[in-house]
Amino acid sequence: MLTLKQDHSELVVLSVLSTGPSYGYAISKDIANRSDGHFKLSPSGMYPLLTKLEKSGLVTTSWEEVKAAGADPESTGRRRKWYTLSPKGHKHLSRRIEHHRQVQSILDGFVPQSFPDELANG
Amino acid sequence: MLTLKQDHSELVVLSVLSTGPSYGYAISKDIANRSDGHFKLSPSGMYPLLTKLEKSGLVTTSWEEVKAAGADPESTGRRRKWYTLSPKGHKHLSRRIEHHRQVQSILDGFVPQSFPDELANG
DNA sequence: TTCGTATATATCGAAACTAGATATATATTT
DNA sequence: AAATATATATCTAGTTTCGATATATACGAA
Repeated sequence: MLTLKQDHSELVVLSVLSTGPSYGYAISKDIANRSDGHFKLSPSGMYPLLTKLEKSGLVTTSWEEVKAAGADPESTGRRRKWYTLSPKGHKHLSRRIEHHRQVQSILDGFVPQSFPDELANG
Repeated sequence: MLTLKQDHSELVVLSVLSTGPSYGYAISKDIANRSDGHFKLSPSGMYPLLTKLEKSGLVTTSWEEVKAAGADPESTGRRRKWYTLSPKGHKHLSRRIEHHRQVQSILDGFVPQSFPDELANG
């Protein structure tokens, strides 16, 4: 299991939202599924991040009442908070991707391409 | 200027040390130069990191007294602390590179390859 | 000879981040 | 009826971050 740092979490969440609106639980499942279980974003990582994105205007939100088919009409039902990437968020993601690629590229200049571990044994 | 996160700092510092022993100041200059000034690792990032690497046995250290040519023989001279990648550090770096590549690869599955910012304008 | 810059290592502290645990509540499946 | 899945959210202790600060020597230029 590869735990995501916040920087990467934000990049991944924004990327997921760039394909369409979603909500916390679905995003976390999406991340787990699309990474074959390698990436995980727990509730304590997800919700503060989504709140931060909302506060900074990168996403807009709306509540959906998810009522079961045979549910008591008086019941509150389950609430689902949808997150939609705003135009500002779109631009932000664009810059973030560019930044990400640049870091990657420079990093590749330092990390040895081939690194024989065998040298260390003996 | 792209500030390095600790995770990346460690990867870069270990990578630099994999080409031969060095010391704090030289490593920080190396990082700045080899990244065309894009990466920077400040003293407050560098020394705690090096101390951590030393404590965990990934590097070994030795002090060098750098005395000036015409310096007072009684003077302490400038001290330089050399860091050498240990066999354990070599193995650690090897695993870290592998991990880095894996994260990169999974991340690429989320981040849109092409992301036209123009869509956001209008 | 003195002044500014470069070399060199190191800590401090406030703020931000991390991650497991916990809390709450509804829906579905067995 | 119980277990599991869906769904959002906070708490808290520990860790990380990063600019600012501290200390001292060496070198080059004026």
